[in-house]
Amino acid sequence: MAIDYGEMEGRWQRAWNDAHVYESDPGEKPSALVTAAFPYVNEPQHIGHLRTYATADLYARYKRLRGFNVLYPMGFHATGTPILAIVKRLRNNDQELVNTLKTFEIPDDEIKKMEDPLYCANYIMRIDEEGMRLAGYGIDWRRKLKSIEPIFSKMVEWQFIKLKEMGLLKQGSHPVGWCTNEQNAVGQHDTKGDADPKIEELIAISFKDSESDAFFACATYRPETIDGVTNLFVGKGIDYVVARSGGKRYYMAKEAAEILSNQMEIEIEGPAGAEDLLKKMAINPSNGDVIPVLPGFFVKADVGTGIVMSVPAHAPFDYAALEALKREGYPIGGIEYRSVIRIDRPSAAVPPGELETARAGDPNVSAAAYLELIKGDPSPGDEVLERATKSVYREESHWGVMAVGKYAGKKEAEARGLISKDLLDAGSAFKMFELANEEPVFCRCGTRVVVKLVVGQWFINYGDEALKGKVKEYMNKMRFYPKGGVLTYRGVADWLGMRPAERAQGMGTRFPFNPEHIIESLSDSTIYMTLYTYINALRDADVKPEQLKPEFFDFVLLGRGGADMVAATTGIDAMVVRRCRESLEYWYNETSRHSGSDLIYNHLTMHIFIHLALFPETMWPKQVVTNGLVNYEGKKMSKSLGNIVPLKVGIRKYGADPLRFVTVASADLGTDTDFSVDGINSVRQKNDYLERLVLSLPGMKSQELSHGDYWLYSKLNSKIKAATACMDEMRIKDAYVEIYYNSVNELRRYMERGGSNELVLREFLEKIVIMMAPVMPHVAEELWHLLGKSTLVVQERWPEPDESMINREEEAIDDLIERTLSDIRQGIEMTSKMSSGAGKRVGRVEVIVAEDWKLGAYNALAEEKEIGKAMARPELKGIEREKLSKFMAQFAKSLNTMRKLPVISSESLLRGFMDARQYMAERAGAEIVPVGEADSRSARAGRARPDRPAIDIVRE
RNA sequence: GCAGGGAUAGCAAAGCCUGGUCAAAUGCGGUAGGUUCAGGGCCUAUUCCCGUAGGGGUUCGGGAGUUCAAAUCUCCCUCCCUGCACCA
Repeated sequence: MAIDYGEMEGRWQRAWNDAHVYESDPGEKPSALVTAAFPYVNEPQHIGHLRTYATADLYARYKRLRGFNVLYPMGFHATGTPILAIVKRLRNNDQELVNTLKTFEIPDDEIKKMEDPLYCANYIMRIDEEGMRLAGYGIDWRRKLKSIEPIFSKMVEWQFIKLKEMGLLKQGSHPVGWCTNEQNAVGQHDTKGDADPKIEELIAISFKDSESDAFFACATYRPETIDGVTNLFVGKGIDYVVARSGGKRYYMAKEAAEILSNQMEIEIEGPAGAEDLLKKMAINPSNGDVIPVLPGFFVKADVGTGIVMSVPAHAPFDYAALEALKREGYPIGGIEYRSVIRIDRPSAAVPPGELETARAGDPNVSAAAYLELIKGDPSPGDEVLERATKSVYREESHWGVMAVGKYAGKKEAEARGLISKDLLDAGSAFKMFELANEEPVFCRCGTRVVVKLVVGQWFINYGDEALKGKVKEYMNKMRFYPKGGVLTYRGVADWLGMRPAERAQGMGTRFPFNPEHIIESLSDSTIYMTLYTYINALRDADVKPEQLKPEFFDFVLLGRGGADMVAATTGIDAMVVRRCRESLEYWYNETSRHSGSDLIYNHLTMHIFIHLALFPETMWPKQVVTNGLVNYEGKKMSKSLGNIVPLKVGIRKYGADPLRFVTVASADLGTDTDFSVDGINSVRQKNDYLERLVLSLPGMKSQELSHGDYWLYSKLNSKIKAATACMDEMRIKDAYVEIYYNSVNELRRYMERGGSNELVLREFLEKIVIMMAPVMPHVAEELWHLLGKSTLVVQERWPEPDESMINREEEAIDDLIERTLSDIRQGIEMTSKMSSGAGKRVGRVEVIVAEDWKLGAYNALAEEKEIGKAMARPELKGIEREKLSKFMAQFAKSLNTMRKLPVISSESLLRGFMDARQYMAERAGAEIVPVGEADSRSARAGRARPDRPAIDIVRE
């Protein structure tokens, strides 16, 4: 017989609903508000999502069992661009996406309808909610909210008004990937092949035309090489222009000027042919050198400015181009390659002799070697030069020291910043941005992505010193699980700076200070947990969104003003206003925030910042719990592997409880868990075993307690103690190894030993069933009722350990039985190979328990670590000296590793062995005869030790 | 590049903070046996090497050190993974 999870789980879910178990309202008990980061609805949930929500659910259920009034609410996130992206792909009939949706069992006609963003969001929300209900989360669904509903928007608007008042909103400029066709910022989600546009800052250095007021603008990543510049390069077939910017006139490629116009004010004055430029001379702003302008084969119109400053000593491309010109006989004047950086590093890094055999791409080779390498190749291809350039760059950035100029002796990496600053300060350079991706990046619409400098953009300033300091200090007081997370959060807090607060596209709340834009969707979800506490009150009273004026939130969230005043300005009933405030105060006391660990780097840390900025200390986050991912049979779940298991499918196939157990309780919180069918089956088998055991209880009798019964009691109570400690620290795996795996093993062991005391078993089962409830609530409920209970287990009390029943002695006796058993087995095996034993059957095995004085002697030795001192101990006074010293002598070698043994009388040890006789006999395949040392006539009796009875294998 | 995490037996994975009870939990896989066992499952034993009785030897990425004692502490090295911003 096996449990039918679908039927059983549905039955208990209905029972909980009927009893309104999870609908929580303020009351007398202490509160606990458990929230998990609400799911984003651009794709239905899979079993990976289950981990976060089931972990939060486990915590909520645990707190409830511990006597708290628990609220676990849920919402859905739909603001921002991802839903629009989905819709756009659906409209383009993107087959890959359609297939993905089909694996989530979405029918064709629904997929068609999902081309409407709102429909799409709502539809996925519905699937998610169904899945979450089937998973059996104890959610108060009355409080469900969506980030795209008007009440939510009103709260977010208030939040931003407050942030602005506090000076935490700042306007500034910021470079973004940009599609000139769609006139929109593009992130990773918006590009072909999901390429992440990598934006890098570089500077363009101005070399004055020796004969006019115009400048050659040369973009470079390595301004520190300026003293090594020998010439400039332009591209032969490229259209150049004279562009005016900031009152200066620059030569640059026409295409480059157009791209740059996204970053700065640029006005194109007129064309300037490459041929004309080639006749000019330029002046190096650093050292006044007058240098020629030459044609460079590698110069591109759309990279940088389309003009390159040539540093042949340090740039393989420049070197190769000059060498090529030399070969062609192009007049290049008396150019000398000038090295301005020397490599300075421990000699160990490159063993001598390797330079000759070095190949491009080998990171252990100095920059010079690359130039040598290229010299040997009259016309190296772009790929070789590219690799050489990278290696030189890496090598010199790491080990390079300036050899000449103002900063001679400084590390190159440092000099780069200083020289850059000098040039900028002197007006000899300007900053620009460029995409640093290896391959060009294209928008999904097909347009090449460029960098745009967005100006007047609003940011949330997480870099605000006062706030940052406050956050970092407070983080020390917060509880982070897994433990030790504080350091990570503090690091993130340090690193957070300006964060965009608005976006041109997407669903969501209008940005109050620029209604053309919407509030960026990470920023709009930092305080919504507060809304759960009173949203049902607003709905019950049918409050209209437009009534939710700032005064309402000022009062409810901050306690400013009064209910009557709010009622007067908003028209909301004062009773309702008061109820909202009271509800918030009640629930927002003790909170726990849950999510996947990926959100540490944004949402979780941001929510701490915003809470501290806006709210009084009583409302600050108390606890944050993060969990790792879920793998599928050892591999990452991904679309490309096609191994994503949709939540609803997983529940149907495996049962919600086994799935919950495997994903949340089978690995530590911070590490990835592995979903495997084997794991599921193992849990199901154990559940079936427990069910069978519960059903077999009525046939048993209650009788006098044996060693085994005391042992099981002891295990139960030490288990409760250990598991409670684990749960309090969110060591979920450790807790359930105790509560579940170990219990099943202990029960099996108890039964194998012939344990049959119904009272003892019943108590054991009742208590572990309660403790199982947080992770497998349905199974726990089922077993609870099979145990004859009529209450709901999810509303029971977590068991308290009965310390008096924890009996180290009984547990130690049991360990000794197991150890002795394995010794006996080994002994039988070994003796059967001995000539004296070969061929003869084992008749019986005498287990000889050491006399009591030996234990005293052993423990004395363990404490003193010295035979002489131990012998002198007063408690060993009455023992015959010779016997004592002989006994102690055998431990001479291992004195340091001896540890005190629990005090067990030889009498109770013997009783333990007597109780286990039959069990041991079955396992050993021989009769077991326990006997006291004094009563044994065996020659081996003297070998009996307190930590190890003597064994005599008697053959016949 | 910067920051963080990691390397444990055939594989996966605990232990490391708080050194000794660690030849090292647990699961998978392997091997042997059992179960009136179709298959699968389940149960038992075993799974670093040696060993004619509970013993010994060598192990926890590599190297050095601290200590009576190191998988666990310190230093160095090698290799691997994750994140790096306007994106939820």
